[in-house]
Amino acid sequence: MLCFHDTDMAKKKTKVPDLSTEEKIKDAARRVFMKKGYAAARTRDIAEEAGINLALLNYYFRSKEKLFELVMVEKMAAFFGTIHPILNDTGISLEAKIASIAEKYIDLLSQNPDIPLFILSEIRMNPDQFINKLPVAKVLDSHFIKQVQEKRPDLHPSHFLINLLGLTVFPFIMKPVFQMTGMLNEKAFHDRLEERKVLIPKWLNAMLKLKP
Amino acid sequence: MLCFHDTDMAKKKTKVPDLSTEEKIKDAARRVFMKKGYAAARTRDIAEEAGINLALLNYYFRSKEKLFELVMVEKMAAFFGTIHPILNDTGISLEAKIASIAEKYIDLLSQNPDIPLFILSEIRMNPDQFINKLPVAKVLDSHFIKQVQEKRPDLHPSHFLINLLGLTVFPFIMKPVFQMTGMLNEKAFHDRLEERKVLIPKWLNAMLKLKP
DNA sequence: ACATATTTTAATCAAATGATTAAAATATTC
DNA sequence: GAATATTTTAATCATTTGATTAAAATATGT
Repeated sequence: MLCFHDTDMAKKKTKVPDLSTEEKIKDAARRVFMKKGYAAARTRDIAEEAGINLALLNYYFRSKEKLFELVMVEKMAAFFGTIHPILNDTGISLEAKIASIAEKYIDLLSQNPDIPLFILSEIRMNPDQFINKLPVAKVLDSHFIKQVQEKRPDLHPSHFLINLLGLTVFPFIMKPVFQMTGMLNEKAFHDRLEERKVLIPKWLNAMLKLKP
Repeated sequence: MLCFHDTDMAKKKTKVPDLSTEEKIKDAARRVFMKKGYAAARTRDIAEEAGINLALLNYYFRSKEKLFELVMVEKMAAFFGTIHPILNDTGISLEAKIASIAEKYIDLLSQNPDIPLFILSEIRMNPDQFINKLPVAKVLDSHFIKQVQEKRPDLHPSHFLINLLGLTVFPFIMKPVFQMTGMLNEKAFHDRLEERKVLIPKWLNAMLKLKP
């Protein structure tokens, strides 16, 4: 008889689930969903990529949507989770926050360059699914915002948040264009990114100083 | 007997094609494709949105893919066509180019806020389809790049192109997040955009001056 | 080794979806 | 107004696709 196992009752018995089927499917799902997006990804693609039968996918994860949510939650945690604690760290200066975000974010996205386009375009195409799932409330009144307001009360603080994220994330948004046109090859791209870890903090601080 | 009309042999006879069926379908296709992306858009959605029969869509445009290409070419022309002539205008200063792009691009994208995410995520999900269709070759050795190189030979000129586009386009990339979280409502968003038309040129020039 | 639980498979279903066909409706020309 | 061309429709196909079922294979506990 069929029996769907819960993630709750995990790993009883002596058997080690040795990066087994469940994780193989999740891995495959990560790759296929990230490459094609939810709509274009077929469960058969994922099954084949994982080297397993199609029924197994539904046995372990009930549905395409459930499996997708797992991947999406993971990616969103990486995307938003990286900046959140830094923005709210009351122990460091504004300059330190900026430098830290630029460096951490570039490192994270270098490993997973299409996280931003993946998340943002899924949100755009299906906004309803993400209501109450975006942890951006804490960003509005973050310590970062307070520090910016103190330094530049004449401008809306969101400008500087957008600028910091834009300068950091936008290269990855444009990466497909760079790659396809040969405008920047892989090595050149990463060289620019390393340069930007140092440059972005300088640029941001210059913007913060620049009085009207 | 069926007879597919070519766009070539357009408008013979006295009949004015008065924004008729063909354009109604194209309009609907623009809306549906832009909202859902290629994979999630169903031809039935488009037909319904256009208020016509499904068969009519295939009668006029042969296939979903052909219809999509039409829309995509249009959007890409808007997205890339706006910057291209400005970047290559040998008659104006670097500062003027920057100001012009910031203003024109913000105006264009204000009208069509999800062009960037639409185009860039379709490219990412299906790069093959866009090979040789990205007119970015002319950007590499544009007049803009030459002007930047002259002013800042110490840094790779692509940095400043990315910065200009990033500061301008990134707010639109993040718009779905802003809207859903109430971080910036529609009015606040547009207020910030108007401010950025003035601010971005100042910021860019500050970056160009900032020596290491 | 036996009984039981878990994992995997092959076969199949039902719905969705892109596309086609043949005929009806409408316009255009002479 | 008949003849011809164009536009539109309803019905239907063939494939794709997410999901299920029942049975086989494998592991696990005693």
